[in-house]
Amino acid sequence: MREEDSNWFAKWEDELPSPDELIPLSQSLISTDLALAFDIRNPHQIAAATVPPPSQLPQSTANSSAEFDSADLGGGGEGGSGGGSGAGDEPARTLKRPRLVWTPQLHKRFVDAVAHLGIKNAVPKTIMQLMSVDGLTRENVASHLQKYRLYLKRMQGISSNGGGVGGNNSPAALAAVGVDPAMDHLFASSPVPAHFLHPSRANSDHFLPFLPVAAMQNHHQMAVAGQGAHHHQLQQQFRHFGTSPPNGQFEHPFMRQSQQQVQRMGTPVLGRNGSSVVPLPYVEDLESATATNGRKVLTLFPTGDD
DNA sequence: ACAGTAATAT
DNA sequence: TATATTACTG
Repeated sequence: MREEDSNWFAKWEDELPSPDELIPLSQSLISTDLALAFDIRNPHQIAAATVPPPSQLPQSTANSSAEFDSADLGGGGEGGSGGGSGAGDEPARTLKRPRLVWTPQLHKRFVDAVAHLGIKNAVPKTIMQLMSVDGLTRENVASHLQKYRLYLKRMQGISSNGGGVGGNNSPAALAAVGVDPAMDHLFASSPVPAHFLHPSRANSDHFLPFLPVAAMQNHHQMAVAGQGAHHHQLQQQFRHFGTSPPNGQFEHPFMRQSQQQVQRMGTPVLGRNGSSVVPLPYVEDLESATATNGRKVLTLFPTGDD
């Protein structure tokens, strides 16, 4: 019936921002709530567009211009005791940043960072710096690291018990020995460097098969999942921010660093132990999220390549 | 101020 | 379920 149904894609595509205009979803530069406060409510020129998932989403039927409620990110409750409306003050306080989705790509980068640092120096802050994924917080990394370490411990136990493991851990092999099935799928998606399993020798840096910085032309984006409504409407949404935050620190998405490290890729960053930390170059693009649950997934698309 | 851990919350 | 948050210790 509606022609719109047939050319919604064209329209949508037309309005896509160019890569240069793309601004990372996350707001690592500003204190989280501050950041959210600003750009989230910037209905000025950019409203998020609802994007019916290309191939999936059996949902069907008319999802007219419904768009998601304004809630999305700010989902929580503002509330407001009276104030709120003012705009400007500090609604930020209660805003939550969306949950990070650890895609295999993102996890790989995490593993690479840990491998590069060596177990000894692989602490959340440093890992975060090395990864240089915008919007990634220390707590994101800390939480992930905690789980990952548990995973490694299980792996160690198995390897000492079950037999030879030496950098050869296929998911199947792990499943065979009975590695616990929780998030191991994610963790098994990237090979565990051998020295992770050997407590004996710590080390400093290792050679890694990274490509030259020249090869990193890709955006990296984070995938986040909204935790607001728990409808089982599987929806993918496209969101970007049209203007720079008050701090005006945003540059190209892939160039973005944290505020404290105002320099370009490849320039060393001072670590806390005095060692310099140079962000890892990007080899493969970080992929957009796979919406597994019935959750909404906000995602930024990497390129207009295709 | 940060790191680590376990427990708990969403 | 996966991730976030909290409470606590070092």
